[in-house]
Amino acid sequence: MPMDKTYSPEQAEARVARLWDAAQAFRAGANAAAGAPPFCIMIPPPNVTGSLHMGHAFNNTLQDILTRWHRMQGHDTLWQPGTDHAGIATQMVVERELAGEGKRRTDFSREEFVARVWRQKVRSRGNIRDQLVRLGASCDWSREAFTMSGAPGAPPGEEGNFHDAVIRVFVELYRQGCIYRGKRLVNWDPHFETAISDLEVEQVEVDGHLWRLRYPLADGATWECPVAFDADGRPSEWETRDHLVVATTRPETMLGDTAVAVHPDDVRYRHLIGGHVVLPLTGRRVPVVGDAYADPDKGTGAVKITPAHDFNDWAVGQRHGLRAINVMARNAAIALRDNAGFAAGCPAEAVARCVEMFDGRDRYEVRDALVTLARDEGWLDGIDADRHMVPHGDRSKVAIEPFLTDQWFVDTAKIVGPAIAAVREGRTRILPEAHEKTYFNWLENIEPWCISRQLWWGHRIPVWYGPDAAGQSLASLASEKWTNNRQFCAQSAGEAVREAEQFYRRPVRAFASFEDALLEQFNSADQSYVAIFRDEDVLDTWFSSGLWPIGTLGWPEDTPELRRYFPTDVLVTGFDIIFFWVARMMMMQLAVVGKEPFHTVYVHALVRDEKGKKMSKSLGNVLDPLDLIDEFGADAVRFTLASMAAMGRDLKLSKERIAGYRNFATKLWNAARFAELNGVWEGHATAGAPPAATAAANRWILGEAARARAATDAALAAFRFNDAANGLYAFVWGTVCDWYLEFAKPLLADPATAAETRGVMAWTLDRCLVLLHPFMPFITEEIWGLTGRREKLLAHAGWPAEAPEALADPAADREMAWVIALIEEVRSARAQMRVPPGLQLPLLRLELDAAGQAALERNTALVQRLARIEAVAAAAAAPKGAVTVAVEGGLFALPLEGVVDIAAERARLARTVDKLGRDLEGMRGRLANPRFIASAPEEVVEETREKLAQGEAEAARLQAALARLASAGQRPA
RNA sequence: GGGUGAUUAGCUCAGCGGGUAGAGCGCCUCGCUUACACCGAGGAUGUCGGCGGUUCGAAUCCGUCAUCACCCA
Repeated sequence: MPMDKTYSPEQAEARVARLWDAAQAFRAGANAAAGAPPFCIMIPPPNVTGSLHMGHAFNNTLQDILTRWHRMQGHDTLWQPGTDHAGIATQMVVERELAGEGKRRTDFSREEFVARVWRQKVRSRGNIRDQLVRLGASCDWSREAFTMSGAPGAPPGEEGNFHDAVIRVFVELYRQGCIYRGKRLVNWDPHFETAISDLEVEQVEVDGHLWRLRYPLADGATWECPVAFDADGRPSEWETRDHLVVATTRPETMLGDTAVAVHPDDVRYRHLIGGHVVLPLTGRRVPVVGDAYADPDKGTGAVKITPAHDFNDWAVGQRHGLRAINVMARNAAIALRDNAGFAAGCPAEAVARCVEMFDGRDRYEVRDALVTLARDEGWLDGIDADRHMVPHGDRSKVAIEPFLTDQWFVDTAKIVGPAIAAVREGRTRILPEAHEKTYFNWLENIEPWCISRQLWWGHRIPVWYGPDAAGQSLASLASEKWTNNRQFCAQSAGEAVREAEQFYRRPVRAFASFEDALLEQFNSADQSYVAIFRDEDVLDTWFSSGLWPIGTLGWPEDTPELRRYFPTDVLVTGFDIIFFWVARMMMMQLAVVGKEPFHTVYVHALVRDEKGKKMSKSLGNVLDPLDLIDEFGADAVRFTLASMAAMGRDLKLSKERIAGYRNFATKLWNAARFAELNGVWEGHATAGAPPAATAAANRWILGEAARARAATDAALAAFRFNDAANGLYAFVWGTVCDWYLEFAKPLLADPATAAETRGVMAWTLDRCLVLLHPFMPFITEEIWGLTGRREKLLAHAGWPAEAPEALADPAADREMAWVIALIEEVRSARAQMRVPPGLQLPLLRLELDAAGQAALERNTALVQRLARIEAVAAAAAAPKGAVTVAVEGGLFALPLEGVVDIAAERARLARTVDKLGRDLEGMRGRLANPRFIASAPEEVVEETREKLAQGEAEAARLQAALARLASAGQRPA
């Protein structure tokens, strides 16, 4: 089938994708040679409901390049794809959809809601996958994994055992004492009404206020407050006060205050430590404590302490044995009614008044109401504007609340050691190296990881609770249903029951929830069993994606894939999830199977817009990779990303750049077409070794191709994708198309060299296709299929490995370098002298050494064609009005009487001589310096000498030409 | 406040196991030479952020300052 005049990506890409699919070209182990080493990459699983953005396109392009490169080398390759169930994000999608129908999650049972999320999951599954297919990602789609596969309620088609793996790891870590449940402050998202980990919190700077509140001293005490100071900073004037002024950004939390803190060294306040204040409104009597957390320079230097609603205050509370009073509900409304903790220690009428005014109202409403009240009652000291950081949920975008609840934690300190050691000792390396510091810094200061989430969508925590003793009634546990109970952690309800029966020595029944258990006890006469009920929380999504490497390979089953591909090789990921994911995978894999999950982590940078701004929906500067693929073709998008992937540097993406690489694809297409038009592909079959060649140009290009392969391999081995891409661009366009194909034109016209040139050209273009394939898989596969006889897909074609020296011919290299230089000199002279492009000129050889003679003789046809020379002739001297052309070892002239402007030629020569002169000056200076000769390496000195000699010879020839020109006198142009 | 990285041609960036600068785009001139105008040929453009230091020699190594990013408080 002849090649079309133009390449159309949309048709070719679809055709090629079908070809790969039909051949199952990307199955694990496809194209593996016998005994080949394995190569495995785990895709960073995108959110199942998400869609492909530029970051994904970049990330997956790099993974695909590595994967295809290894697969072509015959390695046993697996690129494992899949998606993540993304707890909060996915639940949010479904809740939003429900809201559209005027419904809420709580209108459904948990099972109904989860079933609905599964339907959503099944609907969106193909989305990301199709997009990755469009990008050309050569994942083994038959192995597509999901972090919730096999979970209870999973519909047909969602089988798998990822759920088993997650539960099993929880149980094991629980038994090892690495997972515990505890009441402590967590970051609480009042929108989703769930705890989130500190990594899911974003600090946002907001304009707020610092409210100053007056807290009266207890027992009618007064103190002398300094109000003026002398030059030495000593107080000079005092004022008698009966209160302390505290400054706060969140006045509503005063309902839960249990102390006021001042700095122990603060002269203004330190004598008050040990005293008490009586809180306005609640009437609670709380101590004044001395704690270095109080910053004398911030606010008034006295700070209210609310241990249940602030992380720093919690720490102060721990140090001073303060109570923590929770005054909020899960939705961040103030909750005072029936709040025993709140009521304790407050006069009954104050409690009643607070309940009346604030209970059930939103935190911000209460803040306003409270400030108004403080003003009216005279205990508002003042208001200052204050810009400060407020934590926000990264999904909900609402201000998070530190909130006192029972949550599950991984005691990360217990499992972090091996993860640090693995990188420290080089078993896993992180590229670029700078990120190792980030990794260490985080792991060495690691905090417990809160892994429970109050969501419905996710892996439910495999813990059942029961009474402390068999006789205890369920109802008596009601208020404490989540705490202080006996825990049974097991792989399944059945196992939990067996464990519980051993403990209670009575029959046990397991229930899905406390309410279910209670209901059953009310409704049934049978009271002979002990009821246990399951924890209702689910696990943080990252807990399950932390098991991605082993989970996708079938663990805990001992599968052949697990044995073959684990530990995996490379992880390619963005720097933004080093903590979220990379560090946790390291910790978890090491804790569970005792091995590092990968030996290399390649961390890539961010794709930004052309002005360097982060792409974001709100800024409207998002480039959709699918749009770009539609416009320029997947190959152009991929090549652009690869060529810009310099390590550790963000890339600014612009359409012009992509268009440039689209042009590159077109160039490749046209080169193949040129070959076709010249019969190059007739009878061609894929060959490993190049055909024998005699012509210097043919011998030269074989060496160039071998060097290009070596350079590509070296760059990819070092993860220098940009070097690999740019090197291939230069080779294919700059060397093959610009020079070799042009040289080939006269060679093809000569019966003596036509046949070998066809062979060499076919081999060379094959080589281009092979080397470019990991970067531009579609167009290369398409051309491959249209040319020659192919036994294998290009995706499975052998990746060459010969040493460049095996194919390179140094003599041919020197000869062609000389020929190219001559052609460039002639072209430059012609263009600068404004010789009409179509005009054929004779080239006069004035002087030429033996090497030059030989080179010229063998390549006359090439020089003639490319430099537009009608004939080469020897001449003793340049005729009048000739332009001089100097090359290594020789001097030529272009007779241009009547065409050339002598003054212009003199100026041109003078410019050249000038520039050369400056270079020579530098070299002479260095060689004249005895310390240079003494200290510099010998090769450098020798090289400088050679360059100087060569340059001086050329300068001399040019000087002579210049002199001749001067003596020739002025001739009108 | 702590940390990390950046500052090279008009723009975007390579080059950083030291030997006096490169690419792409853009710009200027010319050209429909039978692969390609998504092209070809030629050309212009840089005290490599400032100041010190090490060295025979620094864009490259070490200080320091400035500006800009990002991360963690």
